[in-house]
Amino acid sequence: MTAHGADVQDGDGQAEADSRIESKQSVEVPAARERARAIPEAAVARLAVYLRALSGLADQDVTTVSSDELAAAAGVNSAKLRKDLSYIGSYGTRGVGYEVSVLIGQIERTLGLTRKHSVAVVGIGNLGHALANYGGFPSRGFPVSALFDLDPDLVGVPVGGIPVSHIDDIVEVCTDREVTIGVIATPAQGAQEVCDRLVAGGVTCILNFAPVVLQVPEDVEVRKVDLAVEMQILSFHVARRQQEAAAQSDVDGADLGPPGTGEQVPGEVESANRMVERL
Amino acid sequence: MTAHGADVQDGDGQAEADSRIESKQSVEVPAARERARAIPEAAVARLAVYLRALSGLADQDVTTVSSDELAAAAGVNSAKLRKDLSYIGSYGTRGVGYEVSVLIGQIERTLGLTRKHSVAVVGIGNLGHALANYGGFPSRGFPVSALFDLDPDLVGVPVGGIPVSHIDDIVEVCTDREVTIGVIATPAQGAQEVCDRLVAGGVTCILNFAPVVLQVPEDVEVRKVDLAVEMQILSFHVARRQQEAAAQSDVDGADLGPPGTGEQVPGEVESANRMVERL
DNA sequence: AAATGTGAATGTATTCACAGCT
DNA sequence: AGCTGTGAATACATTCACATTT
Repeated sequence: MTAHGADVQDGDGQAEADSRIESKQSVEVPAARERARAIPEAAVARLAVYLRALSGLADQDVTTVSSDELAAAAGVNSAKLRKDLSYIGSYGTRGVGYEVSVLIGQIERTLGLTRKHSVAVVGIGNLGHALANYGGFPSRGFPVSALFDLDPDLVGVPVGGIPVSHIDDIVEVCTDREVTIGVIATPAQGAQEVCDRLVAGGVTCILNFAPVVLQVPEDVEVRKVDLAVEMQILSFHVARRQQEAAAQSDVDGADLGPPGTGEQVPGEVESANRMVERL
Repeated sequence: MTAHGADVQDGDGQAEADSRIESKQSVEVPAARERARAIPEAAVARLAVYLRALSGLADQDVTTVSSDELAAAAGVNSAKLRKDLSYIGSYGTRGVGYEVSVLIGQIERTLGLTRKHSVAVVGIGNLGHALANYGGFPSRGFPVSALFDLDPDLVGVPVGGIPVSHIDDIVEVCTDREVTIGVIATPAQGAQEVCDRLVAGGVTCILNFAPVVLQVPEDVEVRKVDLAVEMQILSFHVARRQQEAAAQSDVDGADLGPPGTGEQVPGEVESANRMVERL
């Protein structure tokens, strides 16, 4: 990630909790429609990006697209794009390209977007509000169906149309509303406890904004978005660039003013870094 | 990715915009203190995670830690941790472990956290508010020194102590306040324009929450955090798990009720997915 | 005895480059 | 002629396993 990734993550990227799946041991399964496992994690992340690019094209009534065009729109190179698409099947036409609508359908199928995934957001602070009001969630496929906080003043208050429940009711409410994805937007302290309750409530996928490493059973998928980490990665790149610039001016001319780019005043030094606050 | 990346970005992860750095061509540089380049992107992301774990230990007045302990706290295995740390130097003591304060100092140095990085947030919607109020930013090293929006009703209003400026003034204000990191929290449409202005204002690192692939000069580092992508990756894992469960129950007994875990009501199908709204 | 630091081995991801289809 | 789909080649990342140091 870079991109990470910031992912985020993780990406590097972002996805740290790399749940290595056991199974596969005995029966060597009939492999009926068993291609899902074959898709590399990194490719899955990009499929989502391609999907967005394709939706944009569909909106402009583009019906056909080549790997070069789509790759440009998604910000990757075309070989990678073609390989990624090859993991989900062969839906292109040689000499022509891909039909936009077909590709959209196939990626949606692969990503499991042909069913709804109820989302619960825990921690209705600044970020929780932002998430609860996020138009992109419910617009297609990810209806926010529960909100939780521990503040009694918040409980019962509707945010983005959904009344906030108390975190003591996580298990019950999540089971009830068949929540599959939990979003943790609490401060660090509460996060593990919240996570445990979500899992107890049947949630198998968690998006974690809290700056903690969550402990979960191996059948639960966690993705982490960590602002502090993202900022620090960027900081590293600033520092690297400065070193480069310095090294470079060492090499050529040692004394002459530096040419245009890269100038940066050092600024005062300060130690210790703890970005463990709440969002 | 988680990270992530990534991944983050990519993230995995998060880190998509993987700017491959040229240079290295001619002089075979004296390599004075040129170890910065050697650190793999994935390791950089984890250093930030170790740093947080170490800060936690320091708060508990732990002075020494072994790779096993620190690895557990950071959620990675100890071999990986040791290799990551080896990229920044040898600061451990065989038979003993690492001194917490030394490691914190060295990681901070490596990540460039010994100087301040002024941050500008563009787009003061729900997310922008959350970011502007984020205690973790200014607490150490990342002072938010500028906010921007295009809404005239917002301009001049202080958010988290900083008055909002108009996006027309990005170049001027960023140059003036020596902003090094720009955070884009605008809707998709405005993002590229905003990005261009940030770059013109001397910003070399960008954290992008808008669902677009930004075009930037190669000396600008972009990390992307994409909610929609994260959700869709989780959706993929839900789908995969279901397939697994289905395949598994095919294998053993075909007709018997499934054992405890993994039950999930299919829910109705719906097509098309476009999560391009604003946060 | 305990734990680091690191070459070598393995595993994963990206890129190349071209055969094969339309 | 153009563009996909994919093996083979390369690059990158993780893990192993052990010599080395305290």
